Amino acid sequence: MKEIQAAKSEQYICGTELEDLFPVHFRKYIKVYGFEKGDVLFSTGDELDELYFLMEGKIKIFTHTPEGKLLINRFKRPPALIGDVEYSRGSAVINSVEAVTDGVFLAVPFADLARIEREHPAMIRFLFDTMAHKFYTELHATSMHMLYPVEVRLASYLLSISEVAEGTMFHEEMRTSNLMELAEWIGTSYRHLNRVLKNMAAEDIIERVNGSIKIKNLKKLSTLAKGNIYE
Amino acid sequence: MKEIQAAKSEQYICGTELEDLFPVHFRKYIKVYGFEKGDVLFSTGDELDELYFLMEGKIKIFTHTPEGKLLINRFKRPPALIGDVEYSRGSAVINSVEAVTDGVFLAVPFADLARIEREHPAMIRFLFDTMAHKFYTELHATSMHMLYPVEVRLASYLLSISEVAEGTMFHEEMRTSNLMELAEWIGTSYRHLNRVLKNMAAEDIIERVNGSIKIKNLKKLSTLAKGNIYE
DNA sequence: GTAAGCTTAGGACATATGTCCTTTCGGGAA
DNA sequence: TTCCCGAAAGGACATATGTCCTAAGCTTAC
Repeated sequence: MKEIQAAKSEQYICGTELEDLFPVHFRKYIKVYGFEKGDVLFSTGDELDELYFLMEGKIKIFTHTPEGKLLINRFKRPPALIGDVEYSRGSAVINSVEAVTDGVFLAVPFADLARIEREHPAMIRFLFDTMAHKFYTELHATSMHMLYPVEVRLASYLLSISEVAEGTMFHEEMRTSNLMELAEWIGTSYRHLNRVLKNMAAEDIIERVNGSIKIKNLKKLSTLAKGNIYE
Repeated sequence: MKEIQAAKSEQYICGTELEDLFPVHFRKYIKVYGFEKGDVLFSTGDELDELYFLMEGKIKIFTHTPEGKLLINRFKRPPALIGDVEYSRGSAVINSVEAVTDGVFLAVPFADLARIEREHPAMIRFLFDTMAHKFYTELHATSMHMLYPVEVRLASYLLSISEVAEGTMFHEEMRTSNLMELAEWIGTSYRHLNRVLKNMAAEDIIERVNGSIKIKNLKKLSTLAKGNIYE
C-alpha cells in the first residue's frame, strides 16, 4: 500500500457522505493510498495511527490462529471503515486485512481525527453509528453461525444475491467470485460447501452449470433459509 | 421491572465513572429501575426509548430462533450498557434480555440523551468507546467459537475463573453458577460439556467433586487453552 | 500446443457435537 | 423421615462438518 501523491482526496469525498463529515479546512490532511490485489494491508499486532476509509476495491478481514487456521471475519466493499476499534481503544491491530482486488483508501491520522472530533461532533457521532452497525452485523452473523447449519446459511446467502433488485449497497458486500471464497465467507470448508451444494442440486433447488450456480426454485430456497437474510 | 420511586440515581452514580458522564443538572431525569431474578427485561422487537445502565445484578442476553433454539449471547454484570445499539440505529430491540439475579438499572430517556450528547461531548465519546469494546469482545468470542472446539473454550473459561487474582472486573462477567448455564455460555449442549469435562477429568486436569470443578493441573489446562483467555 | 496451476467435484474416513433417554443423587417440601 | 424434583452423569445413536486425497476440466504462460 502506498500513498498516491498525485491524487486529491477531494475527488473521492465529493458526492459522498464524507462531504458532511470532513470540514473543508481539514481535507488537506487526508491522504490517499492505493493498494493492489493480494497486498497484505494490515497484520494483527501492527500499530495503527490512521483511520482508513475504503473508497474502492474489496478487502478481506480475517483472524488466524497460532496453529495456522484461518477465519474470515468478513469481506468489505466501500463504504467501510478500518481502524475505528483501534482508534477507540488505542490498541494494536486486531484482525489482519488483505486486498482481494485493487483499491483505494483515504487515511486520516488519529491526531487530526481527535481534533476534528473536538470541533465537529458529527464525526464522533459518525464513528459511533458505524461501530453500532458493525456490532449489529457481527451479532447477526454470529447468531447465524451458531444457530444454523451450513445449508441454511448457504440458502440465505444465495437468496441475498438473488434479490439484488431490492438491493441496497449492502448486498454487494459479500458477493464472492468463487466457491472457495464463498466457503470462507460462510465459515465452512470448501469440501463441505460442495457437499451441501450437491444436495441442493439433487433437490432441484439450484443447478450447477460449469462452475456457476443458477437458482431454479426460489421458493424452496426461501423455505430453507427460514426467513434469514444473510445480513 | 419497575421504577423505584424512592431511590435516587445519585446514590448509584457517586463514585463511579458515571459521575463525569452526567452533568449534574441532568441527573434528575435519570430513573432507577429494579428487577427480580427471572424477569424478562426486554424482548426482541420491543421498542426502546431509554438507555439502560446495569448497576447491580446479572443479566443474560440471548437470541432465539423461530424454531425455539436458543443462543446465549453473553452474560453481563455491571458496568454494562443496554440499548446503545438501538439508540444509534433507532431500531427495535435485537436480543432478548433476562434477569439472572435481582438487580438495578439506571435509565436515561433517549430524548434526554440526545440533549446531553449535544452539550456534553464526553457522552457520545463514552458511547463510542463502549460500543467499540463490545464489538471487540464479540469479535473475540466469535473467533473462539469458530476456530476452537469446545474443549479449548472450556479450558480457556476455566483458566479465566482461576485467575481472579489478576482479575479485573471483566473476569467476573461470565462466572456461572451451574453447568447448564456454563454450557449455554460456552455455546454447546449440556451433554457435550459433560463429555468434555469427563475427558479432562480422565486426564487429571480437573477433578469433579460433587458438582463443583477443581483444577488439578493448571499447566496442562493452559496448554489446552492455547493461550486464549475467554474474556 | 504443452505443461503448470487453479478451480471444481467428490470418495473415504475421522471427529465434534447434538438429541434422546435412563439413572443416580442430594436437598428441600410435606 | 420419606418423597419428589431438579441437577448431574453418562449410554446409544444420529448428524454436521472437517481432513486428506484423487481426478477431471479450464486457463494461462511460454
